[in-house]
Amino acid sequence: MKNVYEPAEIESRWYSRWETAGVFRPEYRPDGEPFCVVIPPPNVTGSLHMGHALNHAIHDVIARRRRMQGYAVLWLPGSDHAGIATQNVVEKSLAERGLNRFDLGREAFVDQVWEWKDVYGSRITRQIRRMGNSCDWSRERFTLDEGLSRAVVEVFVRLYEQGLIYRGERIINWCPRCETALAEIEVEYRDAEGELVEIFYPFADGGGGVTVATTRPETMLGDTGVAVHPNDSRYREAVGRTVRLPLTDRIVPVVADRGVDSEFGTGAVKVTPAHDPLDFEISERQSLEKLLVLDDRGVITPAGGRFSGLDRFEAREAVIEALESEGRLISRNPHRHSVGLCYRCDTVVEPLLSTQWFVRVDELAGPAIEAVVDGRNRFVPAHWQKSYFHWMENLRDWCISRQIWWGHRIPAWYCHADHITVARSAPEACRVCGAGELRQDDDVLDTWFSSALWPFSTLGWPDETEDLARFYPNQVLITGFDIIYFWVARMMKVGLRFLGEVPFTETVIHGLVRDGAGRKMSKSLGNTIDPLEVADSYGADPLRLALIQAANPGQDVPLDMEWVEGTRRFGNKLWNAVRYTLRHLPQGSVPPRGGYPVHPGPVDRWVLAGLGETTARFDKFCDEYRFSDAYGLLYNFAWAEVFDWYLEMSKPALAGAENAAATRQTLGVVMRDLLKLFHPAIPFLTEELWSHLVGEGLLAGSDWPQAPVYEPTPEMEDLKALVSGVRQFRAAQGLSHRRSFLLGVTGQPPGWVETLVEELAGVEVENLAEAPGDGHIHLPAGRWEGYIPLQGLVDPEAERRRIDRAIARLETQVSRSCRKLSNQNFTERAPAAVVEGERKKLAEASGRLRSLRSRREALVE
RNA sequence: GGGCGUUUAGCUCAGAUGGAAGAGCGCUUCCCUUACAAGGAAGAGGUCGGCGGUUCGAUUCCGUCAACGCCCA
Repeated sequence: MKNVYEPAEIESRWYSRWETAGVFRPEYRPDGEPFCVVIPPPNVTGSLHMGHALNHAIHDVIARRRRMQGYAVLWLPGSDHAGIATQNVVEKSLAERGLNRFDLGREAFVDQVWEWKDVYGSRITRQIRRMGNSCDWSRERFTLDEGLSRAVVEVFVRLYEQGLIYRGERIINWCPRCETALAEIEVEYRDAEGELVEIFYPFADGGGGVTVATTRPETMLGDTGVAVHPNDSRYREAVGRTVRLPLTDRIVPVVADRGVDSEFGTGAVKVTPAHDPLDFEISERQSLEKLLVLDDRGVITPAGGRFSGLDRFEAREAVIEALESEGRLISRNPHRHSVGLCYRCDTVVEPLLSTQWFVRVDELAGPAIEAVVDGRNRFVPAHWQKSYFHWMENLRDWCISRQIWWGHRIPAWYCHADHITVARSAPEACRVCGAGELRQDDDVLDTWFSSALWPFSTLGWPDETEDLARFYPNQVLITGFDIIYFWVARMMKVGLRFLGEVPFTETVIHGLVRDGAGRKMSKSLGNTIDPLEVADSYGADPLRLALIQAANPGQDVPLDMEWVEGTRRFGNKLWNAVRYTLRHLPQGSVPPRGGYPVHPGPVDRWVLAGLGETTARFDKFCDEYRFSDAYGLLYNFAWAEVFDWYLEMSKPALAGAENAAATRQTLGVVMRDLLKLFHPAIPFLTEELWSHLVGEGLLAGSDWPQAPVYEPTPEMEDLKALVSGVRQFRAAQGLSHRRSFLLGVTGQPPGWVETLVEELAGVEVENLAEAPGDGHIHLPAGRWEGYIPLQGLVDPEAERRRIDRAIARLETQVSRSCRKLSNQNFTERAPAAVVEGERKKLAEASGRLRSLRSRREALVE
């Protein structure tokens, strides 16, 4: 073994070994209880970012630990087809050749996307492997593959037959760049500087008019009415009259509608039913005409008269200018308002009247809410269920049709009379009128529609496969809080509807990865960190451990390269600890399980007891999904207890003859169990070390350690106090560790304590029957007391400073305790144990104080 | 405007059914001691966001205010 840990070399070695051995398949544990998680399918166009790395690291810790615990673990990987994003990528490459998708036609274009997918679509799955994730690749799925497509059609048809999917004309969010409808949650709102424009609409019969306010003046071309609130006394006279629209000269009515906000602008609003959701509702109530003046690309239609052909933003300026020249522009003022942007391409979204397919969600939401209320699904941390409820209770119908070609084509056909026939495969004839020559709907479904099916479509549904029976419901779903709405809520709805059971019993929510300063990682800020680059320069393992340790439940995850350097240093430490171990016992001599010594010496017993307690606490943290705490605890035990103390203490034992065998055995099993416990977080490194230390089978396929139970060794704390006392003295006096001196110890310490103190503190221990007189430094250590003769060793000034500091500390302690104990309220009302404890503390502290004071006087001489 | 969350060491974060504040990183000093200088030893550093209340006792519970962040309208 080299004397430094080199991640790159190790990490290239193990993944194929694991896969070849079939460790990642549930069949590896044929008798195990099933345990299934599905990956949140990454976008097939994507490449791995830090958010994936975090999400997958958590998955892998869970999956690997469960596997070692004997479960038949299935971590099912795959990706989604990301309709809009993928289509965008291919269209962009076409555009470079001066082509668009219509030049190719639907079939050729889709073929082209598949070709692209075949070449580039595996990039992200390779990257997932590079990070060491233990997915069962033999079951990899893609939302557009044959089986999943069948599931999509099946769900669509059934929901349609149950009346939960319908086609209708509604105001939807339209992206003029992608030229497709979007769902509500695919629109991101951002504040932007705009203008509030006031326009005067004169009454058609003369004599005044009303002034309306708008941030989108170009839409006035599509106005079909003016509305005021019924209680607004300012406009009482106006209601029922008509106004003449400037620029178009259309005559439209003034109506009273409760949907108007009297506080906004002038209290009178223009009504553009085809281009505004609120106006659409008003028009439905007031029977106003709906006039489309913007087309799919955001260009004014011929209905916009002389503005026809202008882009919406050009039209805005042109309309304002025209209004001004006609004297109808009352004012224009800067106005901050929120603007909806397409979440894929950041284009300003246009509300547009359009015929689309929708899922009626209220009926689906009920059971999905119930399931969380009654605990069939549990959120971790629990408070996220509030967001889930809030979302579920305020749902609007989900627009699922997209005007693109890459995706699941909607299984609906139309005859020449536009009757709808929804079917699992192309129907011969119209179900309504029997006509032939049907044409299929051109649109495809929202990608999230197929993602909603992921927990069961990947397992073979609608077929009743063995996997489905075994692995549905999944155990746990792990995802970021930002897609509770997009994904978790929808999986719950569809899963309950079609399988009658929750898709997973626990929903674990983690935060976003941020930079070291707590800022969101973004390309524009330039603070993104590429996980693959980190893996290449520091190792995937250190990155994983850093992410796991930083990820407190429900908190965002700050990541700085310094954290990763820290975990790499830990890797080096672990590496060298195993190297040390192997120096003292033959390679491969540690059994893969058990082998704890029956009669350990006191030091061995101490570390074994610590291992047992740490294992138990670690497991409890993991069961609560508190992996940060779990690995923080383990890291600390490994470094502060095992490496800093036990390894040092094992040195004299291994050199001696008496306890050497038990110590060798202890050292072996402790290091082996550390490897096991660390394995879920840092699989490559631990597997490599296992191959040296145990050399039998694969660690990834081994079993989880049982926490050994040993009596603790009570003398240990005092022993450490004695050693630390000497070290402090050395540091204060600037004495080299090489300089040995005499340490008197009272209390008759056993031989093994004497040996260890001598070894670790670099002193010569002399047993004292009683405390010596003046001229010694006193080291309190519980059952023992240490005394260092002063002569020749000490700079009295330094020692006096040390004593003074200790005296000051003790004085505040004593006075605080005194104050407490002299308070009758405290002694009478506080629990007896607390009061007793306080008395003991006081006695101890004042005893120490007395002895220090006398020693200080002795120093002054 | 409504909801949720956060506020503890220079930085990033833990923590306790209320009884003398923790980790990692950073910082200071000393040390190349054959597992490891990617290391070891020692140390400095905190009125636990402000104000009230409950209590013998509050950083912890309650109220209120403030700052920051996220989601929804």
